[in-house]
Amino acid sequence: MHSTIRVRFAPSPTGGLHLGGVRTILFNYLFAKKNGGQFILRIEDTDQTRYVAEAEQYIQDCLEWCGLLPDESPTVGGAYGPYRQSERKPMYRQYAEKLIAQGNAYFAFDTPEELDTMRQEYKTQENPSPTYGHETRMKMKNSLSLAEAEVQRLLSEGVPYVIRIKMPDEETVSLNDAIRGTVSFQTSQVDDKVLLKADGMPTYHLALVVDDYLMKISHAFRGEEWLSSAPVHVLLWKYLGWETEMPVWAHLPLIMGPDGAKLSKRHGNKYGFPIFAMNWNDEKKNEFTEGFREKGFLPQAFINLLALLGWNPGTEQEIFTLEELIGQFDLSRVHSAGAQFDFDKAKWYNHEWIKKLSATELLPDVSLLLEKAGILLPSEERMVQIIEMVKDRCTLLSDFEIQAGYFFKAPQTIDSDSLKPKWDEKKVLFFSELIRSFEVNNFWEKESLETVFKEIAAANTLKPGELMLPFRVMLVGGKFGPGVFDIAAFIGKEETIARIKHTLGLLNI
RNA sequence: GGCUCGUUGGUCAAUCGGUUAAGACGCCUCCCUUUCACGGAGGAAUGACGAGUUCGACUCUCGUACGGGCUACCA
Repeated sequence: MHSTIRVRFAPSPTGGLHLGGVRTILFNYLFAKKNGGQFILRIEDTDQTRYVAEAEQYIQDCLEWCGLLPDESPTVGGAYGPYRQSERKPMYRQYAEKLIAQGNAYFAFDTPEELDTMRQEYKTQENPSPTYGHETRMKMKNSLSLAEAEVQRLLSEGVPYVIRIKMPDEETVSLNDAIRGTVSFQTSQVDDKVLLKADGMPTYHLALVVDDYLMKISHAFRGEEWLSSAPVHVLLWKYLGWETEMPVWAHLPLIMGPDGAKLSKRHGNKYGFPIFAMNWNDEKKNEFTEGFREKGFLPQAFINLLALLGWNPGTEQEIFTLEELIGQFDLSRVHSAGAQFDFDKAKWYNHEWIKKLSATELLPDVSLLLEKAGILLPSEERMVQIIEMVKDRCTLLSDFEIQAGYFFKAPQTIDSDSLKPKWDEKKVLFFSELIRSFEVNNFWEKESLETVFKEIAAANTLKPGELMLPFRVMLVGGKFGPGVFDIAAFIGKEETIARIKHTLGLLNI
């Protein structure tokens, strides 16, 4: 039995980190923290040809942004390091060979072409995808079908080979899944998975078991897409003699796209929402994928929405901090059915978080965003005031650019079309008079502006209501934003007058 | 095709045999607001189908249908 709880996630550094990945990390993390255990990150770079250092860095950046930092550094290594699989390469072979010695695995010399041929040859209507397993293995080139001497010859000649697990003919392999209960498989239906590749690197199947054992992993949570290869892993634990230390398994429900299929990059492109935690630039494929962070999501909201996809506390609470999630997370409340991702709801979470956070807490993110938009920032004090005025109107962080932009510079476009239908000479007169009055106004604050505005309106026998919308459009460029007098008071006398004059000019033409 | 997991409103979902089947997102109506939001009140909308067990089934069992996943020297 394991004395301490250790959970791990093993991302493959070949692409971005998508929703499903972060959600799996999150659940691992929550479970570990809730139970006083450790969360480990292992870099699953079993395929060296696809290993990319930037991708590894990217994963770490994502976790840092989300606040889900592992307890032991995957790059530096921890108690059971190294944690990068390529650096562990020498450790795997002995176990594969042990399995061969025990008769649980065998050498296979088939070339990729021969495998292709086999798949073509045995392909039938009833069986469109034949596998390398108990039905076919004796017809292939391996140490089970070949004579001992022939095997030795191939080996000594250095003919490339892989090591495959030998699935028993008729056995039932059951595993106890913490979410699904007992799941059973007939070994005859499972194929002889490759354990050690021709280049000497282990496949996920071998690496997973060896690493989890060596690193004393007590609980293994992963996506449901792994359920069908679970019997291979269970058998490996058994054959290697580590059965008593096998971790507790849990296969997490999949996150689906709007069409009901497993969420993928394709969905993001098709429906226009992010799939990855952060921007991911795949230079090899020349593909760029926008991330939740850059789309304007707060990490708190991102974590929050992910946690509620496939899990819920059974109460009506929907907004959670990471700490609250840790406190309330319970594996038994994780669903077994997949959950469709709904971008509208995701935005709602972000909106809630923007409202929940104080202007001061929002300040760094908003400042950075506005600076990137080329805005020269005022004092922090003024920034906080601005954020306070507009934050309830922002669903995404990026909304601050439009919602607060007019505080820094005159609107680029004025929605004068919405004004034209009701625009007349009386209103022109009113605004001209307003300008004159503002020019001599020494008390530039909200209340006096409103008083002056209403007095002049009354003098011109106009209703203030008819004039406030034009005034607003002049100041912000459209029909949105906080109170007009708040805005006027904030941007100051000269700027207010300039904006009125500018729009008056536009409407004259 | 085989194996396997699943199925409560459009979506996320509560219910762990007895409820008028919660709540949230989205949608609609109204109030608040001389803008847009926020906020408040309300509305439409759900147990895939068929058997069985039971006094009673959304809940348990079986079957059917439908959907997902896997079926690589990728993870």
